[in-house]
Amino acid sequence: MPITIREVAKEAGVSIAAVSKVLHGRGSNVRVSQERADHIRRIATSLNYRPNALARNLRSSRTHTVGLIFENFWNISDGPLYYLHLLDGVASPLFNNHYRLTILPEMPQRDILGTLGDGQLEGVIWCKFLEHESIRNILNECPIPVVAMSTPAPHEESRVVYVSCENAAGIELAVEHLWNLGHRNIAFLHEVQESDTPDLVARRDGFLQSMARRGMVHPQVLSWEWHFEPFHDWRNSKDRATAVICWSERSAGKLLEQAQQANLDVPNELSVIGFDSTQYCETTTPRLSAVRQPIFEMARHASETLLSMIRGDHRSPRSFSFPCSLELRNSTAPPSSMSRIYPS
Amino acid sequence: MPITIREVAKEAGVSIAAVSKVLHGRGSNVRVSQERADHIRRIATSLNYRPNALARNLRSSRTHTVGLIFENFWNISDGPLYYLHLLDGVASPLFNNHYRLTILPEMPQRDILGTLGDGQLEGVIWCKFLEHESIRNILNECPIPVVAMSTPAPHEESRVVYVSCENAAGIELAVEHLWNLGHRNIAFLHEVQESDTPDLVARRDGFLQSMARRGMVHPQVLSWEWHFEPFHDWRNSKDRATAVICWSERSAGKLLEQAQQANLDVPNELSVIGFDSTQYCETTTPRLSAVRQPIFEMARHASETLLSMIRGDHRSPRSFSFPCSLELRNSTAPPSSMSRIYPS
DNA sequence: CTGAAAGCGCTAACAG
DNA sequence: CTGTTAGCGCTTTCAG
Repeated sequence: MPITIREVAKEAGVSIAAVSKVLHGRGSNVRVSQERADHIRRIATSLNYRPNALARNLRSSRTHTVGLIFENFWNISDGPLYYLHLLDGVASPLFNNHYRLTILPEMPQRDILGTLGDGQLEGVIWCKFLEHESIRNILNECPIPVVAMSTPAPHEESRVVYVSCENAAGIELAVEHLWNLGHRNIAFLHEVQESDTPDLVARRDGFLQSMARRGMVHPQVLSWEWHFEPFHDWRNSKDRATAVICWSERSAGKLLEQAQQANLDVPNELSVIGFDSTQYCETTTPRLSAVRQPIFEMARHASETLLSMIRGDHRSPRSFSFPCSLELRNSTAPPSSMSRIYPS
Repeated sequence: MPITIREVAKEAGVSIAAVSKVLHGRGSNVRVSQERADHIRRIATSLNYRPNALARNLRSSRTHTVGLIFENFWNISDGPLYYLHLLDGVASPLFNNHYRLTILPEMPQRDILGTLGDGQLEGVIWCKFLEHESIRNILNECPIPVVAMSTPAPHEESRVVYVSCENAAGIELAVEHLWNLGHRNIAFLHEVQESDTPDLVARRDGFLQSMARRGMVHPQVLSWEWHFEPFHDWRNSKDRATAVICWSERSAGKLLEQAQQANLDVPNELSVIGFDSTQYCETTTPRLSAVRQPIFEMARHASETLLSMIRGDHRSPRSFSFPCSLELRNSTAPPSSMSRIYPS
């Protein structure tokens, strides 16, 4: 039904090569006179000719499209602001370079190489992917470049580039701050469901190390399922921590809510620190102090790196880890005398 | 470099037709014996064969991809939650039907039909597009179905389907509420920059009608540019409105901020109502009362409609307008006696 | 049951 | 300068 290059050629009385050259040609050996070129263009517009990208894609094996994989895309409005900054950061270099961004409908579990290598995507940004050796091996075979966001780089060599933040150093800032305030019994909190999330693992490990460095060998690690309302029992426990570092903003927010409901005064009776430090932290009561990771910049870097890999730039891009900072708001304070009754 | 169907055929000692049939064939007249089929499959996997989607797309003229167009995608983290619910709502039916979602890098201004009709997209959801006759005419020629979100349907027949909300009725709810509280001098507020946004236009018109119906013929319409800090002068004006209906949540939030800074008590000295009523309204001080439009449901409906159009379902889908409701929080109250000193 | 062959629309050698 | 031609990888008639 739609007009093809061939019909334009026939109508204009020239060869299809000439039409191709005039309409999309990136010039090399084919040459067309000005006159003919104009004529062809005229015919093309009069015929309402529109180039078919599908044919071009096949021919050139290029699509100018990059894929983005992350779980729960269908639920971002409930999720942390993390995803928004991620989207913004990823999109911006892409759009500037006239690339499209495609959101994949599902985590390709069964046939990763099949979906990533079917030619439709020139590269992929994969968020928080679970670092198993198996999947790493698979991705090493991947015909298109992939960059992993928010997954700490493994020690092994790998063709995938990792963009993450200095989780451990970020947590250290939080621990240091609390420690200097006088806290000794500091806990780390995360949801059970998230146990495998790469960032979480790195943060928990960082926490344990920071505490160990200060001589605290078995600090509390709270692995909660909000559903079971673990807060109440914890609150009444004898050796309750005086400060909690939460693996994410949302966990921290949840903790704040529970504390408020239970009339536990934050920050005076309990200090809380979150992770990410987006606008969300301004909306909690009290405003939430948090470790900040520069999500937007990370995402942009990931995206730019991917683009350069697609271009096949010589200098092979290396994985990169962004530094974090601590942004203090109103959720931390020295431990109260109440809490000091039960020192760790 | 990658293995093609042809190489599999050669290696297996069969025709490419047989391979095609076995590996992707949707069965019709080509028939392959069980034995041969197994053999082919074995060879294919051993050769690491991966079908090329580009060739398939060209052949079948299908991509299972839907496009989404909206301005400022690169800035959603700053934008209203509207966009999040939109993304969620649009994505969910798509993903359930194994469609991909592609975000277009830019508003196709120059060559709309060219970008929409190049075969890569099977359909498009276009958000808040400016309703000009010219663009409507163009879209009527569009080879793929398009549904417009958050743009009120025009009176003229059109091939594009419109999904919007009952803006005027929503505003009427707000006016009615304020009126019943005793407000007579009610203003409508929007940013100058947004003057052309379809939803805004509809809401402003609705406001004017609602007020006219109550005998108020020239209510204040505040067209502000925050940059110029119009709040201060307005606040001190003699005939200042006692209540403001804002075209969006964000405008309302901004107004709330300014009021707080200026020690103007909301709701006692000024009532404020926003539009959308997302989680954002819970985070303002005071919590913002707002007209709610069911964005997620609207987006889902838009997406489902688009899918059915792509399928070519017979019953031609009609434009649809969702009802709004009023969600009261803490930003409205009867006009204060102070304000009554200067009645309208 | 099986394979040969004709394209989908476009690009790029290559020969004139 | 210009046109002919051979595909990109896959699907699908159609004849055996």
